[in-house]
Amino acid sequence: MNTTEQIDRVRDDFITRMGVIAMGEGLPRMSGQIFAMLVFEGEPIAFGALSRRLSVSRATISTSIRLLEERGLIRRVNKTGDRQDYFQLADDAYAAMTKYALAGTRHAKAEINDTMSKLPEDAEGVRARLDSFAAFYDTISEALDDVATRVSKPKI
Amino acid sequence: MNTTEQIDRVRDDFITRMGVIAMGEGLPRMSGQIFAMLVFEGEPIAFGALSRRLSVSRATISTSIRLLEERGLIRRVNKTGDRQDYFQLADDAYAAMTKYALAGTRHAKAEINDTMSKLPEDAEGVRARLDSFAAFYDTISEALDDVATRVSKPKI
DNA sequence: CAGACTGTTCAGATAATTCTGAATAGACTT
DNA sequence: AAGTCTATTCAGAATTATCTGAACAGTCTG
Repeated sequence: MNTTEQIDRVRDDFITRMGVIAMGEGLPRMSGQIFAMLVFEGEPIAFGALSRRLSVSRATISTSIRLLEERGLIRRVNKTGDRQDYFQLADDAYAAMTKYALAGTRHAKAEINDTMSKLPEDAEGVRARLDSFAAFYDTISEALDDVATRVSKPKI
Repeated sequence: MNTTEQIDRVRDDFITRMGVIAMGEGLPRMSGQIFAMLVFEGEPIAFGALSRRLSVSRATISTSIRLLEERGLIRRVNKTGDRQDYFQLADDAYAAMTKYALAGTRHAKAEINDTMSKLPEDAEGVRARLDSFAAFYDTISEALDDVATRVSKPKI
């Protein structure tokens, strides 16, 4: 077995695993696999190549790509002399990932706060419990915010 | 409108919202709603009451409960003189929640490391990229670990 | 301009998850 | 022991998410 074959095997395995992990994080499998492919390859990959190498229709690639773009995880680039779109990881993909999670926890906290604001004055017990719950999301949010800055590439 | 009615309304709204948030976090809606109910009420709630107030079959309660128990988010308690099982939030529910997320990020990191270990020596570019990816999960894991300890109730 | 190629959209197919009702087993009461 | 109440399990139903193929619109080439 030569080195290229070995790498191919490892890559396919990696893609499979990342698809599963993506599912665990509430992302569709295919988006996770595309992301994995881009991490692995490093250089821009063509739309058609994604469809071919992940054995999935162009329609699926299109919608999966859109999700990843919306979350700021990947970037669409052009190659002169080629009509196809190419994709690569966004520069700050990991920061974007973190920020998305952060948005989620902040939203949760906001929902809890909103609920609290609707409580009558005398519902002290409930208020205290919701407050603890909100504080939890706040702690998580703080931590994620910290991660986001640590992970961000310093702007030149 | 009296206070009790108002609280009922707020509670139902809270439960609905938390169901949606739970879904966003990869938890089934019903588990999120049960969790929300327990947060809101504070005191132990009976199995039958959950089924009734969430308008869902006992079978669904049973399986949702199991998931929440497995994750250490809730606790089953007995009330003398009542055959039903009662449920309340686990003492360290939020810490358990965090630890579950932590297990996920550590698992992801382990998968990446495992992939790296299979790479041939000369695949330097890939290795470097996977290393960054792993480092990201490591940063998140650290942050979650920190949150877990901060959120844990100090043992007496 | 005609033909080839590209990415997007969307209705419908497929697959996966979630919920239910019925069957079961255990525990308590009388 | 018979009857009641309980929670669990599981096959199938219902719902939801995901994927596909076809139709489309845009862009380039000859």
